[in-house]
Amino acid sequence: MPPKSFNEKIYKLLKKVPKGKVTTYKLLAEALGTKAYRAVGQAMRCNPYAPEVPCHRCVSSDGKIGGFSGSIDPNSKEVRRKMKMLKGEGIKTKGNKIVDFEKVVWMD
DNA sequence: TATTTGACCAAGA
DNA sequence: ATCTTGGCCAAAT
Repeated sequence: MPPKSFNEKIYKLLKKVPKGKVTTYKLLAEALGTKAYRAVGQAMRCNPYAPEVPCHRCVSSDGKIGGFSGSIDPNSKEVRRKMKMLKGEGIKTKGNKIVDFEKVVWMD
């Protein structure tokens, strides 16, 4: 069978992340056996896979929120909704950062 | 095919 | 603490 695009791998892996946990672009890339941290973010940039991909569970390695409040308007309705969802999953966010980041980072 | 871009990362100033 | 630089990889144009 033809190899799927990296985007699909990423999306698949991201779906694999247990709820209430988060992952970093780096971890995802490394988990895929690559170092395309950027490609990962690039893939979700527009989230071509829609709600199947919980992009809100993806954060930067510093525990900061990427995209949602980093480069995109933190006051956007969409963004705030995602943050709220994170909170609802047990992930507390402090401004644009994650609280107890090390505790919620994905480790399978 | 080549160039640009991008929700990154780590290190240095 | 913030800003800059270099590096990495893949997708989009």
